[in-house]
Amino acid sequence: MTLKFEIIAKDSSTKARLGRIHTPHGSFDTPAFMAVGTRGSVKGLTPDMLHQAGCQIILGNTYHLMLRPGSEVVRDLGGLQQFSGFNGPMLTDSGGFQVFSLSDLRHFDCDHVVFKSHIDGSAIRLGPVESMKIQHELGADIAMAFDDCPPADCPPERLAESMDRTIRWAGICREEHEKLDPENRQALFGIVQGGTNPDQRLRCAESLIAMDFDGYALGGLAVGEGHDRMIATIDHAAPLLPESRPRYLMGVGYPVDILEAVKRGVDMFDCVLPTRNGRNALAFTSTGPIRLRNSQYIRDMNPLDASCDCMCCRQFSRGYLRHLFAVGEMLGPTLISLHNLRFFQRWMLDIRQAIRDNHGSMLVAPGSM
RNA sequence: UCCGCGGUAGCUCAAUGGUAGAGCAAUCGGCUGUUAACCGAUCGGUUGUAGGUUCGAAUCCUACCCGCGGAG
Repeated sequence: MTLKFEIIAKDSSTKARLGRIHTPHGSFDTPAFMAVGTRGSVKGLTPDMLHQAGCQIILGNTYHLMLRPGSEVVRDLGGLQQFSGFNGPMLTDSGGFQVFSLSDLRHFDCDHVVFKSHIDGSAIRLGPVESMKIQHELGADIAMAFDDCPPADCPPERLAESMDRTIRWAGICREEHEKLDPENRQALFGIVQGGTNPDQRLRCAESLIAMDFDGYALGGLAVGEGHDRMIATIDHAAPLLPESRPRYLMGVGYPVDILEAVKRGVDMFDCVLPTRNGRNALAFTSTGPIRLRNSQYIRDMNPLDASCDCMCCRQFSRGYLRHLFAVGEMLGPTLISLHNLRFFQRWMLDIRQAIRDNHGSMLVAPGSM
């Protein structure tokens, strides 16, 4: 076992737990928020900035990196950490979500998905075997099983079919991972699907637990089902997963979503929200979102968030930040991405402190978001 | 002074006799395992001015105003 999950404290009034995960490239605290570095880069930010923001672990993506530069190139350049210059734990997503989100012109072919590359239109054939090989070459600390992510409100028959596929693929991933990685340097997480259907979630969770993964993810949420149904699904599904293994809610989310999931026993999160919204001029702050394009900030000399300790808030006025977006200067997206990541990491610090203090139920998401 | 070209949204320009449009700018909104420094909405016009021809004119005619180029 190359990944060690240490539970340090539990909150008595919720299911929240405080922990630490140890990997070959270092450790990170849980509950954890992972910045998304799809193509081997968290857009606009250097590894130094990521460390400044408090990011302990970041993501890469199988699909994007297999297209460019190719997993063999990443391997030959020393693996994802050395390639990207991020000195810390990393996780690669399996490409399952891209199959879902790039769903135009795709079809299933035995245990593969065939779809068109968004770059040159060429046919891409991806399945659990390929995903495991690619993720092994990328060499992140944690690899994810290749899953089939059904859309929100998937009809019952199609959902059941999708679950069969996810479960079967998880088994193939488990076997391939063992074969490819005899020294077991990478951890492998399984992904529980099932939409908002409790029976399917249960069936998928039980099947994957029997395969003994290093951690378990909840996938297929925040895909349009709505906040309440998402929380209800987490409420049901998270406790199905083994206490001793990390639980990862994929693709989530807003600070309030993270809080509600932590209270239900989730340990890891990732989301593009801080970086994508940061590039698009939306800053998360302790008093609510600030849309920096808005004209009301033209002459605003206040810092973005007086309670924030990031470089952006210590040195620049809202008026200047607005100016950067108004004229399209690349520093704008960089600074707000940095700020938003710092905001999310400070939120995770607050969450972890509350669990340590056994005050988990008292937490309120900052800025009502 | 003459000749030519032009004047349409804040800017750059479409529309050649038949419902004046686009891009950018401006204003606002959206973004949840990144096809996204992206996407969407809104705002925006007495078509240089004044006449005329026509059922109908940004479009054709006349005069004038302004700009650019050329000639002298």
